[in-house]
Amino acid sequence: MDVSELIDGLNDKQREAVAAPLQNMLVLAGAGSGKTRVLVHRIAWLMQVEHASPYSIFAVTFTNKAAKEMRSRVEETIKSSVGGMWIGTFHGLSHRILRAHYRDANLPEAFQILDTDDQVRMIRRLLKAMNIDEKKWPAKQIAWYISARKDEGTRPKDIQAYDINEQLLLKVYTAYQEACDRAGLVDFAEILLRCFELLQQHPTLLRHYQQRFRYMLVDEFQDTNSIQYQWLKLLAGTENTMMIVGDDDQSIYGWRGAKIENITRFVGDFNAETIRLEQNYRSTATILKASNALIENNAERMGKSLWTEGSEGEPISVYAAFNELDESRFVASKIRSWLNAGNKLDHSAILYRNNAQSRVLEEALLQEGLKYRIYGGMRFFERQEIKDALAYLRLISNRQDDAAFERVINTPARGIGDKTLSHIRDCARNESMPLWYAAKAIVEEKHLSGRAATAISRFVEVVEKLDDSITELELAEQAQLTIEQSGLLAMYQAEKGEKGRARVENLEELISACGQYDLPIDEDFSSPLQGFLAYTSLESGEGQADEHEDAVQMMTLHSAKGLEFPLVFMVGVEEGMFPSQQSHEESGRLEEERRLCYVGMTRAMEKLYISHAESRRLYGQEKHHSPSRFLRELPDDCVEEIRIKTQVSRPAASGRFSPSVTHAVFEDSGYTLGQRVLHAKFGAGTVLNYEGSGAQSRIQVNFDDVGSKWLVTAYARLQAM
DNA sequence: CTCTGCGCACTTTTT
DNA sequence: GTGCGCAGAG
Repeated sequence: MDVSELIDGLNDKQREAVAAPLQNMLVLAGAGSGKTRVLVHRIAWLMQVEHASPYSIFAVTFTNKAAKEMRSRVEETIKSSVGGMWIGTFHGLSHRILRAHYRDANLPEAFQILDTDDQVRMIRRLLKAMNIDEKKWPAKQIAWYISARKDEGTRPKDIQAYDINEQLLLKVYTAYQEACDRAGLVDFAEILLRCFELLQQHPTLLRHYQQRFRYMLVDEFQDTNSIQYQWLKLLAGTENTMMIVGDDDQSIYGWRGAKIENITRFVGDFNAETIRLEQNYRSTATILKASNALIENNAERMGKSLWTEGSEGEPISVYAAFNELDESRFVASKIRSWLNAGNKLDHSAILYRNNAQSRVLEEALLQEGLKYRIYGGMRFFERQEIKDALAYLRLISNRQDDAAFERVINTPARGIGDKTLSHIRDCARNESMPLWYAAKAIVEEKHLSGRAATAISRFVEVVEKLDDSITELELAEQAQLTIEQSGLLAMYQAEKGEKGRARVENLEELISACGQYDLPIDEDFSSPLQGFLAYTSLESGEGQADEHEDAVQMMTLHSAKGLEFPLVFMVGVEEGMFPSQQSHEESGRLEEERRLCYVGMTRAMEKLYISHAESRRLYGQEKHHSPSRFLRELPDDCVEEIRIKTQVSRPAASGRFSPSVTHAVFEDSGYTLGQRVLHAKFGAGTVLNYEGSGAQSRIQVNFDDVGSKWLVTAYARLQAM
């Protein structure tokens, strides 16, 4: 391939980054400025011009999706397979190193990954055993604390607990870590920390990796936390060069430990050159202008302003909805017209602040007959029935896995209750042995009632039998046999309703996922099962669903990062929702919310709608919110308020209401309403009341088609009749 | 031991 | 409005 092909078609700044000399570099890349393109071309450049071997390239991302995209785009560009190149997520690459050196890392060969849910359950069990009141110390909060400590590289021994609260947290942290170590389990934060310590404590190993990975590239650097930063720094050593790409304005994960400061810290620590990519290839000039204006309200910025050569485009439409139903119908009707105008649903997206908001939207889309796809929420491998099946497989692959044992010892119900279980737990704690072996010991010592003993023996037998018969089989057959023999299938088949059926289907899908799984040849797994189990923990199972159907894309603002759509709706842009209630309280959070708004707006390529509702049912309660402050921060000339235009079915003579007006139809066309429409709605309703006359008229309308129970009342100021 | 009903709490999320 | 943990009855 000709070198010029690598830089042709790039703008000056992009070219500067791609063809930069071998040195540490920060590419400050604004939204839609072609950062992935730069990373991909840089890798190709390193190979073509600097004659870098694929083995010497190490590229890190945050999500599997980003890693996958980078890999395929590199292959497309260099027109061959990425070979020995390491492209993956922080967790994926760390995990790979841990597998390869599990002994040095003090882990059993069959160590498994504990996800957030498992982690909380584990802590809950410990709290019970330690007699700690869960009301006062929610397991979730403690899990949060532990992860936060690990994210900053802090072990229990590094903590000085001054007050009783800290002391208690420390005690649980210590106990939790011991339990994990005994069971051969690592949580997500542990993967990174363990890998970091492994390299730090084994200089030969570290040197090996340092000498191999001469060229490091990191995406979305604004999202790195402390341990990730230290890990990169360690691997880079003094010889290697690193290119990081990031955007401080798109840092939206501060709440889970991401440090924007890492960008500036990198520039200092690594003596890096900075290149700014500010030309945007995605959005209209109007959308960019508004986004720039918004983000300028943040004080802590490195400074950057996006520009485009593209056209001005349409103004941003702001819609004041009466309530969330009205808002949803508005969105659905706009998408309907967009579809009817010959566009693809795929190219439209609805973005919201939290997942609970998707429900009403779904209903409106359904009513409008529009297909949709929701991203996020419960992922495939996190579903209850899937985790049950996986727990059996984990226990088969590692008898020490206490978390898996606890999960399935009595699933399906086989008569092993609390009493028997606490007996097993006591025995395990006293002898410091895994629950599995404690259970076996108890049965042999005959300390148990006949019924419980038989139940445990049956359970032990099922697992051991599966382990014996399984190893020869294909992975999918292993899974199938496990699901059947464990009794899980029967249990979920017996479950009535739509739910039960869906669960059985999911179990079947798990079997087919096993069939499709390819064991990576260059990673160190002792068996396909072990590889598959790691895969289910590290890849949450996104992409199982049918991505090919044309559908409206629905997701939270957080999960929209990195994506783009011609048509974007941001809904629920109200004080208390967005920015969220909680962000008012903590300092710095408001700026993060504003960055989130910036991220949302810059997803839009052609047209952006922003809506807010006057009134909204939240957690079963009616709430009234004012429009978000972010709306006021948008320049007037970029925004158009959508005015509901009204028709009255029997208009009063001479532009006035009269008692003879009994019915009003609100549509998307017709007359203009006053400059500030407080309440508006589509559909028809009965006029209850009116006041004033002519342009100052107000009508009160009841809409009874909304729900059987409550009537919606709309006030509208009519300008012309 | 297991099932049913009540009370509580509830951002954002990838790994 | 929903899901989950816990308490009391079967």
